[in-house]
Amino acid sequence: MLTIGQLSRRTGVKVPTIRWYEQAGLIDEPGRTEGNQRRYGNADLERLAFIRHARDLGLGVEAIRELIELGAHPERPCADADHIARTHLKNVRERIARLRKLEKELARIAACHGETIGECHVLSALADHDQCTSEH
Amino acid sequence: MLTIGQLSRRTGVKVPTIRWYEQAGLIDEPGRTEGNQRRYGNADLERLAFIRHARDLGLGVEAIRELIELGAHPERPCADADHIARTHLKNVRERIARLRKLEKELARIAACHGETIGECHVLSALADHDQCTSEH
DNA sequence: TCTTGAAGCTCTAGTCGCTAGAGGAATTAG
DNA sequence: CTAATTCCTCTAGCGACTAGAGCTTCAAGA
Repeated sequence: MLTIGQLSRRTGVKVPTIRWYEQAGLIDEPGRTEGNQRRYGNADLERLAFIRHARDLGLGVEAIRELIELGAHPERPCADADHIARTHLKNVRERIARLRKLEKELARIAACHGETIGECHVLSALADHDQCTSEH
Repeated sequence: MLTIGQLSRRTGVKVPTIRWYEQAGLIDEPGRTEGNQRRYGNADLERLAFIRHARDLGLGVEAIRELIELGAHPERPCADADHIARTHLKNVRERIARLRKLEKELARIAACHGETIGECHVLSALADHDQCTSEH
């Protein structure tokens, strides 16, 4: 049996975050001691490691909730879980594409040759979208 | 003189967001009609366009506040504004690097060949960090 | 001049995924 | 038995808006 602090250390999820996951319904309410403290078992450890990993991969809480729900029904088609992962992959790729454009624009902007703000290229570039080389 | 709705249409910033910017101190409190409605001038239009553009480029409100503050003091060294832009560029590059790793990992995970959840690769990959090919 | 409907106003609360702090109770090592 | 540490609940805050309730003002047409 693990205390919440031990669970925290083993999974790398902070204590208040574990309690937050509980109240968000991502992990089951654990048993308690006589003194009302939470005690966790191995199933909780695994569940939390799963959540942690999925969060690290950038999945939202809602997506994780669905995956947990799916995991509880092994007879459902695999395509459902696959779909969630793929949707997320698509999101990530879109975010990368957007950030690449920003990177270009910023790299162009962040190279001022003036001396004082009055002649600063950065501010005028930010003021005037027309100076941009692509849409964003 | 523009109403808040006209200003919104011209800049692409939603009406409640304009009001929020005002209360966050990013734009000055505009004049009002007798009936207490906001009326904006060209300076407001330009300021808002500046904010919109900087937000589109992903700059945070705090950074924008600093840039506005800088813009009000044309004698200050240009390096200050340049620094803000460069710092942000660094952030963007780090985010891109992180997302690239996620993309790889997700692409590997999101390719299940099972039929039902029971044999689904996606869920087990998410449960087990050791299956990952790199840190994240 | 009157009416109508769009657009304006303020205020509060909600979003997401936590994080921080207050104030107190339980546990554990020495 | 004491002292240090960990635990408990509860509330509030972050960033950058967004949504809604309930009301007032404005502008155009009849």
